[in-house]
Amino acid sequence: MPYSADHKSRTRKRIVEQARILFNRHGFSEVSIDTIMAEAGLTRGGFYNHFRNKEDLYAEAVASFLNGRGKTWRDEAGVDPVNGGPQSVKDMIDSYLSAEHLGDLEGQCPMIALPSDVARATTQVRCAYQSLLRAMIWLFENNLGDEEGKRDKAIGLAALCIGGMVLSRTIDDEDLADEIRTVARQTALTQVDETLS
Amino acid sequence: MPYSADHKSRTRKRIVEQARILFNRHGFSEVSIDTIMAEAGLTRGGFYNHFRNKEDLYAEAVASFLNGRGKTWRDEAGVDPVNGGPQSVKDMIDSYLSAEHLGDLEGQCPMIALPSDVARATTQVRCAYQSLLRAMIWLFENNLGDEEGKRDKAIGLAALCIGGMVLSRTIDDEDLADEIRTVARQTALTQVDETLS
DNA sequence: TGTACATCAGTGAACGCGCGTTCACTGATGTAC
DNA sequence: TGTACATCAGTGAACGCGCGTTCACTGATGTAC
Repeated sequence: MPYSADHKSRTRKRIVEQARILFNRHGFSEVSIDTIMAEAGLTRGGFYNHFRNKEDLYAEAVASFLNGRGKTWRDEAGVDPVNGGPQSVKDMIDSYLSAEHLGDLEGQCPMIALPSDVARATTQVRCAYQSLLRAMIWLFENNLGDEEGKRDKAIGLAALCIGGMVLSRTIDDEDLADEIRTVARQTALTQVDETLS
Repeated sequence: MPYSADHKSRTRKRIVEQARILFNRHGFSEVSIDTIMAEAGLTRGGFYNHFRNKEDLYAEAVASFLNGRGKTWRDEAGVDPVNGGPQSVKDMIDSYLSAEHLGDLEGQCPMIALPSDVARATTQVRCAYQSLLRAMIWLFENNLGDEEGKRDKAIGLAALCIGGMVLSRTIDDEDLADEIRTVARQTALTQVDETLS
């Protein structure tokens, strides 16, 4: 067996990571396999040793967010006696709707960076996107106490947070973008507070 | 002067209309000038008699929504003694978050169909998108009575409605998509009601 | 410990294709007489 | 009223380019002896 046991899987991870960054910034069509491989320190031909085609990599790249920054959010806000509860949801909302997150075009949540891109991609890619959304809803739902209607509240919060960020990311006027992001954040935080009372 | 006075402008409108439909369904990169011109009953060469380049047409196509279905919403919900007020906002939300609107891939609001596409386009295109958003916020804001905070409520409603639709449009699971759309609609309608009391 | 070998991750030239854009030309039509 | 003409919307071949994918080859490395 040439090369160490995990050599290939490490290379593969490097490709997925660079793909996630490039797709996030430029969108699916605007990024070439050449560029991704070059960023990963490889040449184009090797791509097909790792992936069946470009769409397969796209799906993996979207899904990989859950192992990066997404994992941090999930871990910090996990449903446990120490970290769980509405306060962790509020922290997460605060972070998700922050100026830093909006400006981090390479590292931000793909739900913000790629919605209409993904909507026209393969089932595989859309399922990857869906898993991110389910994770967010799950996180909200399981930290909003026991009252009825918490799932609806979780879904409403997700739509508000992602919608606010998508709009802020898309428009050109920075002041309006900031206003939308800030209002969405404040509205979401207030809604979580209402859950408590 | 060969051809009638409005011959060229009618041709141009036909191109913009077909472009709006095709971009909405397939996204910017996936639609070729050839296809658009063919759908308009023309050949590719004539394109540059009407537009400087593909991005210019994109901006016009996005903006043109305000003269089509968007205009209907604006007219119906205009701020006047007959049609205005919270009820017209509720009608509009009901329509915006309907299954029909979600399924109408060619005719739906470009804010839902094209967010991440537009986010990476030229300033011109982003401004066109922005004008749609401003129109929606304006419509909400001016129909929510006189109380303070109505602008924030309008922005929150816009983020919720567009966010809910973008997510429903993107994911693969139809049941979850329906749940998100329905919850977003109910949440938005309730928020308008709270404005009244 | 040292060497020959087999494996397979990685290389880079090549293929076919479609795209945005240009440009010399055509021909339908309104106008001048 | 009829005809010649000028205009310019529309045509379609051509250009240059970059892309996704394929494939015969290379060479670094773990293993067998």
